[in-house]
Amino acid sequence: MIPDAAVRRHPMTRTTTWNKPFGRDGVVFALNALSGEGIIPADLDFSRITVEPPREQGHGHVATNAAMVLSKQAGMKPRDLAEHIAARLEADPAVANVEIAGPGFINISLTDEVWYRELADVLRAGTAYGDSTMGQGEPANVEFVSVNPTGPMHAGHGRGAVYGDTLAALLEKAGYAVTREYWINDAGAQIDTLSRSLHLRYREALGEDIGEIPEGLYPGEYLIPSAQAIAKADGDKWRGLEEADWLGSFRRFAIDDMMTMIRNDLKMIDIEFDVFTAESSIVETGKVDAALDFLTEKGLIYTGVLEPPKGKTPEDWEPRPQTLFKATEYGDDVDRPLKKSDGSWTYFSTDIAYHLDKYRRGFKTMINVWGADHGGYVKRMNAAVKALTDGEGELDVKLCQMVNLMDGGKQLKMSKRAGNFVTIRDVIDQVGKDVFRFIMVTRKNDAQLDFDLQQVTEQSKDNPVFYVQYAHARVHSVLRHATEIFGADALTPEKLADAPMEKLTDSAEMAIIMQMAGWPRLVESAALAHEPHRVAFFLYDLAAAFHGLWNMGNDNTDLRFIMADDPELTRARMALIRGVALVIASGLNIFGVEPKEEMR
RNA sequence: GCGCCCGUAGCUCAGUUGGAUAGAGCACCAGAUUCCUAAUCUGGGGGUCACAGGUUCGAAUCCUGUCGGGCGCACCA
Repeated sequence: MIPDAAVRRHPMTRTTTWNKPFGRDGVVFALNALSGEGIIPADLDFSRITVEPPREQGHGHVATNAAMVLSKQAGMKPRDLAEHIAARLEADPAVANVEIAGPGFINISLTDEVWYRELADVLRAGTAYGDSTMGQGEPANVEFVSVNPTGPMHAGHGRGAVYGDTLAALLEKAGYAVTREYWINDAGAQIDTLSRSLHLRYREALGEDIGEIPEGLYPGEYLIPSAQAIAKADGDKWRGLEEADWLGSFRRFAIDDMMTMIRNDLKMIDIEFDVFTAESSIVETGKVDAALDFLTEKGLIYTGVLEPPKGKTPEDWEPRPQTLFKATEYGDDVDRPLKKSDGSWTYFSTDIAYHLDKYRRGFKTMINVWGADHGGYVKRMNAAVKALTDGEGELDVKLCQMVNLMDGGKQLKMSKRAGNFVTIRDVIDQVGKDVFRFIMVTRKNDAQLDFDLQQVTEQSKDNPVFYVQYAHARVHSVLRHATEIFGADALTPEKLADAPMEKLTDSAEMAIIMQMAGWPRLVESAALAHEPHRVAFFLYDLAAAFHGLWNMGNDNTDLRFIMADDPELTRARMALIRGVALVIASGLNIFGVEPKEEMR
């Protein structure tokens, strides 16, 4: 890896610009030195410079494209510029070796000390390792789940729920001030249907024979407990009345009970919200009128007639004048209606008001997690946010694809109509919270996800949850074992952070330190991209590296973690694997998955 | 017909937001292994990154078009 001579040439006591192995500081420092000497111009644009681990081993620990990116600005050939930068970098005590390669890449190898120091940092930081200040405390709003309160959550909803909650946690780790928000659609016609369904169940609870549930009402049995509760509390006081006299009350009953049910479902997977915003409250406080007045003042609302969609004209299509928002001015394909034919607001209108409300509450960064079937709605919402915030607000709509629920390779058919859909509760009861949460973020949000109830509970390599948790548990098993031999005092967190890391000389050991050192970088890039699945892959890879190291001890007893006759070496190795466990725990914390210390 | 998402090894998917020779897990093939610290391990084959152009030092990644798959398409939420 790195020759010993290099280590001795740059003792750790010397100051260095490489505070973090994968930081840009060292390269920027070298560039500033060059401009100070007049070799390159002073005010170059460094923004496109990257300092990152190269894909290929043998290209050093970190590579920078600085010479290629700056060559035009500096008026030098990439390779010539690279020579200058390389010479500067070689003077950095943290740098062991510099090479110029290809069109002008600068490949840098850092001294072992840099990596040892990073491992010590991991041990001192604990699971806070990887915490970033990138977000600078900026408020970010993550709106997710937002299931209509018309029934229990089914398994598919769970994906958006976990995705949103995990993304929120990831953003928190990256330094944003995150608000988790639930939008309750309690103002639409669906709720009337729910209310009527509940009333029917109520009559049933009073002893009436209601027969089949009529078409158009919700047939699910989840309304029965609510109905019975009303019957018990109020007797038959709602029975003989006109619909107008009970509809509103039953709406409230129904929404309250459904939301309680949904909250309980979410609690099963440890999801809690900071804010619930009800559509009805937005309407009743006049925010819809206010938002649309605002758009009217900007000249973005007019009355017009839309073209029918080509190729697929609805049968009852009739051209009629509508109140429209000029969505086309902000990138949408057509202007969008704000009022229904009966004069009431469309869902889009209340959503406009809602997003203006969010923005005025201080959220420039807004993330909405929706089901993929709402994809057709994204453009208009983006257009609305742009119009409402003069381009200041940033809305990112993340669409979650379907979950393909399976059992032993066989697909489970779900039909909401037939009432036999699998609820989130059923699945959690079967596989547990941790498995559910982890698996739900093992795929990109916009890719379909297979969820096999049998496979995810297997205790084997095929099961990523097990594989990662097992690595963590295995570390703790070894630590327990080592404690029996050397005593707890020898292995305190402080002792491990001060362990003689220089005893870690095997290339596999060094490689795993470097892998851990990539964690802060990964947190930032995953947060920036709003892609928590990257965390899952990182953890899987780290676990694999650790299991690999373990297995090396099978063939070569010198590489076992516990060396009973060498307390110092053992201490260094305990530091190493403790570091692995901490990084894994740090990642699992984002997922809301418990890092187990024993698998039993 | 239009819009959005997707197309990477036989299968399921990664790919550090434009970097160097495109990776992993299953499956397949060939070896090792009944020991130890805990749920086997090591190696190998396998690719025109759907296709065709373009942008530049450099493209799986960005732009355009074609083909194929999913979702959506006035007033539902």
